[in-house]
Amino acid sequence: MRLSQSFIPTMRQDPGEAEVISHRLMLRAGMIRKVATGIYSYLPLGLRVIRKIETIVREEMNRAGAQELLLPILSPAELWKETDRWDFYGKELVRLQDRHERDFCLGPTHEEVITDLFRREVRSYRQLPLTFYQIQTKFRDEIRPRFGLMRSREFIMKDAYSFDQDETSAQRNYQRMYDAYCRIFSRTGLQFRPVEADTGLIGGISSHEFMVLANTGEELIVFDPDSSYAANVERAEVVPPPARSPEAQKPLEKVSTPQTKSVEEVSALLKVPSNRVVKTLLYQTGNDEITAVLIRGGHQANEIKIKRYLGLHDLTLASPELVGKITNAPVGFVGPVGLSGVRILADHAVSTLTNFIAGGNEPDLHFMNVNATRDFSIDDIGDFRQAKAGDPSPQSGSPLQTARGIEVGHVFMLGTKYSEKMGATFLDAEGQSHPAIMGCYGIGIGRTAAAAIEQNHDEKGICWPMPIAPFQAQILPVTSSEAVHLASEQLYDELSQQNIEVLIDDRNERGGVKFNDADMIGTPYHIIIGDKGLANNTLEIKDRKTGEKVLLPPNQVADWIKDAIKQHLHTQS
RNA sequence: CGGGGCGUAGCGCAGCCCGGUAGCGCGCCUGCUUUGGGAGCAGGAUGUCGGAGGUUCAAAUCCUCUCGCCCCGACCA
Repeated sequence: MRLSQSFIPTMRQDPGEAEVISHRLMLRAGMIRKVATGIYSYLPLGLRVIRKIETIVREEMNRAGAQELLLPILSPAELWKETDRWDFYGKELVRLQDRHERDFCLGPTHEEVITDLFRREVRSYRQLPLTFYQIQTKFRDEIRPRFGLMRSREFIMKDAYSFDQDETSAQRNYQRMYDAYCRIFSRTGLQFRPVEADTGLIGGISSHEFMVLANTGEELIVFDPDSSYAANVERAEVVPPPARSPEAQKPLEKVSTPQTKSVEEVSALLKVPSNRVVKTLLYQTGNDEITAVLIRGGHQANEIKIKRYLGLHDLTLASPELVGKITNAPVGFVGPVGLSGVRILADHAVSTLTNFIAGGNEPDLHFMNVNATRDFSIDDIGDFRQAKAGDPSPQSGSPLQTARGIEVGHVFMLGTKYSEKMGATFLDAEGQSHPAIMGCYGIGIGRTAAAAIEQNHDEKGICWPMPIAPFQAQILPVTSSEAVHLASEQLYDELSQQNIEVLIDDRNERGGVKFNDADMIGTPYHIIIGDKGLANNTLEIKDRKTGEKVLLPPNQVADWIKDAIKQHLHTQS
C-alpha cells in the first residue's frame, strides 16, 4: 500500500483526551478517531489490526469445532424479560422502541438470542453438542467508558455459546474452548495468563479469564510461581491460617481512643501491631437486616466473596447514619462486642486471634483483649478477605505473587441458567426432556488490540507483534534521488508480488518525518533506502522492536524479509 | 450517580482573576531553497471563543441555565 494514497492521519502531538498509552498511540498512529464518549471509528490502519485478530480468532474457533453465525444487534425485549435480564441488566442495556412502540435493546451479549434459536431448532440429543460463535459489534452503556478501545461502549466482541447434553460433554467443550483461547492468545504474540475467575451468582462450575499481562492493566491477579495456580484477586481463595495455640485470655479492657478511627491510627496509638486489630464492617443486607463482617487489620474485605456467601448481588456498606443508630458510635468505632441483632461473619484470620482490639461501639472508645465466644459470638467463619501477595498458594503453599492484567477473554460455564428459564430442552435416548448445558466464551477484539499496544510499545510508538501488525514491512525512501526512487519502487513491487504486506512511504516528506511516522505506526520491519546505502549497494533493514539493523544488497532483501516474517509467525503459533 | 477539571483555528495551548471586540506553537496553502531522524526563508488562509439567556455603552472575560468532553470511585470483553 502507498502511504501517499492512504488515509493514515498521524498526529505529531499527544491528543489531550487520551491518558493511557494504547489510546494515545492509536489516535496518534491514525488507527481510530472518537465519535462520542466510548464510541470510535476504526480508520484503515486500525481496521487492519482488528481484522488480523479476528482472523486468528476465526481460525481457532473453526478449528475447535465452533460454527460461525451472525445474530442481530437489535433484540426484542420479550426474550430479555424471559430471563429477567430486561430488569436485571440495568442501565447498561440500551433500550429503544420501534415505530410501533415495541421495546428492543442493543445486544450487549447474546445468550437470550442464541438460546431462543436453539429451542426453536434443536430437539434431540443426536444434534448435540453444538457450539456457535459470532464476531460482532456489541453495545453496553458502560458506567464509565475510558481508555479508548480498552473500555468502550461500542466494541467488537467474539462471543461463543456451547450446548451440551451432560456435564461431561459440557466440560469437554469448555476445555476445548479454553485450549482454543490459549492458542489464540499465543498466536497474537502476546504475553498472557489464564486465571481462575469469579463465577458470580450463577455460581459453581468454572470460569477463567485470559489476562494480557501489562502494568497498566485494570485487573489484579495473584499467581503461584511454583504451580499453575493463578487467579483474579476477586476470586483467589485464601487458605485458612493454621490454628495457633491460644494465648491465655486476658480480661476485656476499655481504652480511650479519641479521634482514632482507622486500623493504622489505632495500632499506632496503642502501640500494637495492626494484625491484632480487627475492623468491623457493617453491611446493609436487607431492608431491616445488617450483617457485620470482621476483617483483621492489614487485610481487605472482598465484597465479592461476601456477596457470594450471602447469596446477594448487591452489597452496600451501611450509611454513617445507620451505623450510628445501631452502635451509638460513629464509623470507625464499631466492634462486635455488645452488637445485638446483627449477624456476625468473621474471616478466618480473625477467628484465630486472641486478645485483639476492636471498636467499642461508643465514640472514641476501643476494647482491648477481645476474645470471640467469651465476649461475643461469631455466627459464621469463612473466607471473606482479598488475597494478597505473600499469602500461601492453595496449590503449593508457596507465597503468591501479584501482577496486573487486562482481561481480553473470558470462558464461562453457564450450566442451565438460560436453558431452564427459556425452555431450551432436548430429548435424550430415553425420550426424557432435559435443559441443555450451556457455556459462553467471549473475546474483546478491540481490547486485545489495545492490550497488544500496552504490552508492545516504546517512547517512539507501537512495536506490533508480527501476527497482528497492520503491515509487515515498510519501505522508507529517505532521500529524493531518482536512484532511491527506482530502488524503492522495485523493492515495493517485489515484496508485493511475494504477498508481503508492505507499506511504502512514497510521500514527499523528509527522512525524519518518515522515520518518526514509521516508528509510531510500528511496522515490525523498516527498509530504509537512501543514497548513502545505495552507493555501497546496500539497503538497511531495521527491526522496530529490537532496533537491530542489517545491511543487505537490494536483491537479497525480499528473501530476508520473507524468512524473518515466516519465523515470527511460526515461533508464535 | 458522586467528587475534581476542561471546552478559544485541524492539533496543543495562552488570554478570563482586573470587560474595550482574539493570540502563540505545530499543522494547512503558495513560492524558492533544502532533503539519512519531525528543514529554512518569504508570503497567505483559518475562529458562530461549546450552546442559550442575562448584566453592560461594550462580554471569550461577569451571572444563570444547558450541552459535550477528560480524570478519580461502584460494571465488564
